[in-house]
Amino acid sequence: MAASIRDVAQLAGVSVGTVSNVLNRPDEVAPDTVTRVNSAIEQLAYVRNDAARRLRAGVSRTVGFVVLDGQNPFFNDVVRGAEDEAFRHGIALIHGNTDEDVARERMYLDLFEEQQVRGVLIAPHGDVTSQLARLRARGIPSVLIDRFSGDGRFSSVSVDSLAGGRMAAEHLIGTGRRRIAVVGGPYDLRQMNDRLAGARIAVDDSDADVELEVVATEAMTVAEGAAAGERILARPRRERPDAVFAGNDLLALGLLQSLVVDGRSLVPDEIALIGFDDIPFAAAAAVPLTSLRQPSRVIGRTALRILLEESTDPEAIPRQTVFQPELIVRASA
Amino acid sequence: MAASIRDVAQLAGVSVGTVSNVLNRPDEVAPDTVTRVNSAIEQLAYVRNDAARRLRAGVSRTVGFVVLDGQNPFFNDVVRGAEDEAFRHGIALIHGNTDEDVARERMYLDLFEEQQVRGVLIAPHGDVTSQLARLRARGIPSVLIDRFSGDGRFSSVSVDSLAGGRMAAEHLIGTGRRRIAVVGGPYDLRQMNDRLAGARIAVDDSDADVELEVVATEAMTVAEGAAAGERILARPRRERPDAVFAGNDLLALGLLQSLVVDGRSLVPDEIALIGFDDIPFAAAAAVPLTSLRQPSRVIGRTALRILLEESTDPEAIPRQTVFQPELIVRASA
DNA sequence: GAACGGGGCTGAATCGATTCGATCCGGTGC
DNA sequence: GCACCGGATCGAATCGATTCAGCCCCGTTC
Repeated sequence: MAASIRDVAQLAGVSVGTVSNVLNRPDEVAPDTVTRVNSAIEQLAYVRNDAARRLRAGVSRTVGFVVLDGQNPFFNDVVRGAEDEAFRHGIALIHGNTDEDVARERMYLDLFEEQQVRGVLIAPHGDVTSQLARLRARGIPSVLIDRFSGDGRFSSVSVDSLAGGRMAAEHLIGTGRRRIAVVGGPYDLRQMNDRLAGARIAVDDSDADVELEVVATEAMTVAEGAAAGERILARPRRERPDAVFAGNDLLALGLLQSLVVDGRSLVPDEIALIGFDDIPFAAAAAVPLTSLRQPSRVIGRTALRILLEESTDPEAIPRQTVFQPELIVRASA
Repeated sequence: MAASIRDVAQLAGVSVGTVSNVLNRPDEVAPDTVTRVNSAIEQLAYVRNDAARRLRAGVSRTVGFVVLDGQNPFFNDVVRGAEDEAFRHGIALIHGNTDEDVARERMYLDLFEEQQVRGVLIAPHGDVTSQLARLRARGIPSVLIDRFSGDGRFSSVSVDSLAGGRMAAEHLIGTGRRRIAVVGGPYDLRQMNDRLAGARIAVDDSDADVELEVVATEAMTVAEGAAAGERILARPRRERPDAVFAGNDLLALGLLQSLVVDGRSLVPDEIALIGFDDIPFAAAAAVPLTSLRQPSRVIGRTALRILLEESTDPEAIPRQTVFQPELIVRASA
């Protein structure tokens, strides 16, 4: 059986309370006692039992992170950012993919509640405010990622999608494009909706005579992007847009893949293409992709920091943090 | 404060022992008592305290997963497979990225030990056998992913890289290629070494007169792949290989991106290109990538299953599970 | 009707770390 | 010489769930 704090105390010839103090407040213990205890710890290969610690002290060293789309490299990067920051605080991430499944999302939140995680980061799909409120009542704060809470009851970290949509469209218009297609969907995804709205604003604000059309997809995946590309390609040439704003880079990569005629890509000459997220593969695409970069790691890191603050200070006032996307111009537009 | 089992017992008019029985062995409790207790649980919104449970019963509901390269979609898929399986057992994954940093790897293992995870899945970088042995001494089993333990002391799940390397080279030779470059590295990565060795075997076994050269990279990334491509392109045309076997798909995507002259891809006509892993982006590349598919989700799922078995039966004999890769032929070779 | 069996339930002991009031002790001040 | 102080240490109480020996009660058996 593994050594417990009692064994350490016995070997070091002190009380368990003192061992605990060495572990948690070494500066309140006489230096040579510290040394003695530490060498006992070493000898016995003692490792703190986190369950007991948590039971008594109520502090947890895990944070839960629920992500809805594990396939998207963007979320991956957000997770990485959060994980790096967590690691610096000696905290581990419990990681849950929901695959956009609301039931699964709920089950993960239940699991986190049992585990008494320190807090929850969540990119929610369904409406989870009631569950989050319940967690908060138990002292478990949460931070929304890439989403707002309707009523501002929870902190959030996200990127200004409206601005991003506008920047994308402005760039396309500024480089002479006049028939813009926005590809994405479903539009009950808030982010997508905002990106479209932003593009609309840019078009409306422009002096030029710009048309904007919407090509709806059922999901934000490479396959859906390719399918949308096929549909565009099927049109007579003059009816095709001269620019496409894809709702995210996965869509854009799919589009890029399909917008090829006789082995030649239509991008960027006949059709400019711009994506969103700037995932690592965007730069590595056949035609390097112009995209709106989200500071994904920073988002994750920031969310985790806010979460830790709130878990320390339960009175903290929820705040909405919004980052600006950055236009990364490459070959595709 | 959140309700405890004592509160539930009081409200239901039974003892705490009975509540615990309802929770853990409902069939040993009279049906109407079960109902009464359950409604008390409902009323109080009682949630089990996992820390207390674990302290007393010693059972854990988390599994640790240490991955060395979170950027590679392949590992992502492995994680997903493991996570799906874990979820079915009501277990959550604690997820640690080491970024090929040995110190970080060690720290995660320490953290897992404190948390008394049920077991550890690990795609190790450094030599961790001593730490894993120590965990095992504490009753925490581990399963290696994509690696063997030198002495067969731990179970492992991996793909036959040697066979994969051979299949890749055989395919290239079979389609008439005679000057094959293997791109990858560093070669102290066991997997990469095996893939190269497999390719060598295929070349040696071939009746045709085939040359094989090694183009070394410092890492298995898109950027390194692109750099290797530049180097190949810099050669006079007749000295270029007519086929490239990339150590993984990230390298292959980088190569694909750089092997372009005058806006025309050399792939597949002048240079056939084959990758390894068959990540989701492989099919979506400019020239859809021929690759050796690893059953990544199955790997993750299998590893988790073995881990759970071993955590249940400490006497279980370690076993090495090896999957065969599958050649997926697309346009690039 | 006494002995027996067993289902259903009780409640105290337990897991291991933390916490905090109590205790000890050497030094200081008067 | 005595009271007092404060740093260092002690050790009992505690967190909440699980476990198990033991009790109660009712039906069965002979």
